[in-house]
Amino acid sequence: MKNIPKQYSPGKSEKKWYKEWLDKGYFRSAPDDRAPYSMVIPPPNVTGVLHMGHMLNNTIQDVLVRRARMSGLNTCWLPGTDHASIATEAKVVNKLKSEGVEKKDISREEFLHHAWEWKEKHGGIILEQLKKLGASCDWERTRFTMDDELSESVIRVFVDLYNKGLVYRGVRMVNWDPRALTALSDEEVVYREVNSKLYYIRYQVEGSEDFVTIATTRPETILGDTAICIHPDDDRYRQLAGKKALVPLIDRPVPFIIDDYVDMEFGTGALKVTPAHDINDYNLGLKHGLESIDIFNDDGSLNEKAEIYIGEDRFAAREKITRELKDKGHLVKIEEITNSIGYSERTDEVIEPKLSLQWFLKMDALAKPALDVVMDDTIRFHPPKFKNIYKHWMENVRDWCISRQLWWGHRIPAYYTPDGGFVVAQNRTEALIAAREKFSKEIRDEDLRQDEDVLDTWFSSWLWPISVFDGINSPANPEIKYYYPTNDLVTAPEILFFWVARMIMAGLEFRGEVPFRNVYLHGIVRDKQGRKMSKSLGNSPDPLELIENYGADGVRVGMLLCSPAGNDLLFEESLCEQGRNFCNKIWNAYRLTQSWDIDNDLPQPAYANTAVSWFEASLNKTLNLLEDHYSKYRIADALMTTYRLIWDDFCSWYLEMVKPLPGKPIDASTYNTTIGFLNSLLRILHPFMPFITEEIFQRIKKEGEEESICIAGKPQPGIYDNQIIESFSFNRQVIVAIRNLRQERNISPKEGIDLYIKKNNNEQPDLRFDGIIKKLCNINHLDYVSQKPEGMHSVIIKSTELMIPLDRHIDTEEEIKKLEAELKYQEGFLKSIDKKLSNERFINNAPAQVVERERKKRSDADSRIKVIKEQLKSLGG
RNA sequence: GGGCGCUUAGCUCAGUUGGUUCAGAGCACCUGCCUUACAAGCAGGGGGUCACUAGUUCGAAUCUAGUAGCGCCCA
Repeated sequence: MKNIPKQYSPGKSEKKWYKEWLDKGYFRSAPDDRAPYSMVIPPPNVTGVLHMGHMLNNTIQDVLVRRARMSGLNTCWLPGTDHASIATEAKVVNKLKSEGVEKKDISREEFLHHAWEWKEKHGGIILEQLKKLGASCDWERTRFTMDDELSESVIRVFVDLYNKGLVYRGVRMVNWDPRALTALSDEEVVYREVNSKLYYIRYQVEGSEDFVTIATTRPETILGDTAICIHPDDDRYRQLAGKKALVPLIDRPVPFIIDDYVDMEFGTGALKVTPAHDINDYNLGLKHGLESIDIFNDDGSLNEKAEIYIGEDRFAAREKITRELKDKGHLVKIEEITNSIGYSERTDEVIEPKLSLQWFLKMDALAKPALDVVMDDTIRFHPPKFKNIYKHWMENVRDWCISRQLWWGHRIPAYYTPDGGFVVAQNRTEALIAAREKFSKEIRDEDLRQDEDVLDTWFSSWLWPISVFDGINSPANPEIKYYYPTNDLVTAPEILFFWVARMIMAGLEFRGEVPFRNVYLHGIVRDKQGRKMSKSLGNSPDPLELIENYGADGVRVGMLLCSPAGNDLLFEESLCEQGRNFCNKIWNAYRLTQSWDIDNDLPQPAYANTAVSWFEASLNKTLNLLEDHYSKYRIADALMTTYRLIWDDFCSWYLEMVKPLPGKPIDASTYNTTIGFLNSLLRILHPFMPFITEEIFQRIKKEGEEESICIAGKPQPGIYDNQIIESFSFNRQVIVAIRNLRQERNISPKEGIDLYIKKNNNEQPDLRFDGIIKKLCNINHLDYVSQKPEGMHSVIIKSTELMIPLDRHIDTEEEIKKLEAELKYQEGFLKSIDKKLSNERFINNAPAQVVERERKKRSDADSRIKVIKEQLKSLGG
């Protein structure tokens, strides 16, 4: 076997070929005359490590990119990372804390120095890991959202939007994360159903001995109450209008207000109103001109406005207040309820609604066109079901809170004068000019104080497809003109709004053009029980370990096999095993061809000629199917189609057909054609399994062929002979039937037998397949007969009788039973067709084609019944 | 609470405009094989009332309505 090992070992090939690809610069891209295919990576967190979701995400991207590259397009897959403001800052804060340094004790400059140090040390590990997977990114273009060019873009965009009146600063109720000490956007809050308690608390009506009971899930917030709200139609409380209630424990009087906002059915029908700590109460407060009393510090502890329990954490305060309310007779009862609580996506801390001065981006004007381009399919979502979800969000979008009380990120370019005015400008110099113009010529540089906050990370990511080509700073540069819009975006539905929607807005706003044409949305990688894979659950395999065990190609196949677009995928390691096994199958197909002795003088046998004609047709048919799958972004289907083409058609059938008998040589023509087929199959497979295909390609490629399969052309689908495909399909049934017969009758595959074929119903044999039948079924003599000879065992395919002589005992009764069952089925089938055909409305309404098909079915069934009956007769049944 | 979607073999899923002997694939399972490429393999096989009910139609896994269960998004 020319020393080719029995098993493919991926490790060496992967290292060798990836290095070769980089050295030769196959993944490099620069604008030229060819059509571009561009794609930007969804930038992972710079300090993150590779997890299964990245594996899936990047495998799909690599498949698309490699296929595009093989289609002759100038492909640019641009990699990079984002700075992940909250996550990274949290890591740096923790690291400093472990060294005994508190963030509040060091300056912004010092902190950022540490953060950059951290980024330099841990940043980009994830990109190195992607290389192990085979990702064919243009690595020289790697970008980071805080690179100079990209940062400049972010600031430029902020200034621009401010000047257009879309960015504004205002006091709003925001989602406050008391651990990260920052505001969050609505999208960064995750709601969960949790078991809570509903506390019934009675307030004394001022100047009386009456009490009114309210229900709340947050008793600690009574300290911030500024009203009690009751429904105008509620007879129970009507007499309270105009009076005041005393907040328990602190005896602060608050008015009763009347509003039909209150749900009379919920709790007691009386609602405590705390405008500073609940969005609905806030709106109610605005309507009724109520005071807002903010009782919390930024870290969630009570402040002096609360009057009592100052400095206690909000949850500790809840316990203590509950106890005191109980002791003083204010607590009526406690009920168990489930309600929905918002948590910070990043820190998992319970979100505190908080009134706060923040920067916002108006969304209405941006959302409208971004919705339109998706609804009219300028941008296509795969699968399209996400259009609905997108629509719903875009129609209900609210202004985007873009400021974060953090240091790691793009600092907001707003500069304040000592008396509280501000200007927004690209940099300090321009800010000074603007401030002098706007306020006073006397303003000096040192008078200006820049806003302390940074921008939401997504406020830089939303520019990614533009800023990586410097299209914001330099809108007419050749790169952005060539690569933008990008072709495809591959991401998870989780960030449809965070990122995809906003990129579309930014693209339209700053380039007047969509950022990409297609969005492929893949599912979340879950474990077999459907749980999301996570570090804390410990149910996620280590991707690099998987690659180590199964090879990158095997893991890629494993991921894709279970990943129909848009569905979550239940991952298990055995899928990688299947991928690895597939590698081995291909390897051994290659190995088989290398074991043959080639005889240049040998003419091509008839059976090989037929085999070649058939496989060529089959290959082309599959290539057409693959085009269809790819055009619909059905990547898993494309892989499975390829898998079956190689495993079933090529290995199980074609190679078995053409394989020379042991010790015999193969003719040169068949050999060369076979290698040609293998070559085509490798090219089809390359996007899925880049390494093994390169390894084998290098071994079989002819002189003058492309130097790497990466840049080799993909096989083009051609017209094909459908007749031979159908003929094969029939003859395959013949072969399977005979094999089955042998197995049932315990005839060893090694034992040569004779085969007689009786054609009925004017069927014509396709003699081209006789040689193949003989070869694959180990037939000594094959004869066509018009009468069934004596002592035969037979089986029927369509209306064709296959007979093999049997000198051993035939179980006549068993045979008759089988035939009768078959007869019964066929007669029932015939009856149903007859019913159809005798129905006038069917004949009149159904398309002629369908009616014709039914007639054909009828005549087939008819003749088959005849054959069965004859057989039964000959058996004496 | 509002919106969207799903339910097909033991598992994960295809099934395009309603029409082929249309009920399919991969995996898993069962049987027989270490047959000179591959036991990480070969050959063969058994599995489904297409969630349920009613309707439209000559004809329904496919269209409509309702019911049940599940999931997702938003508040």
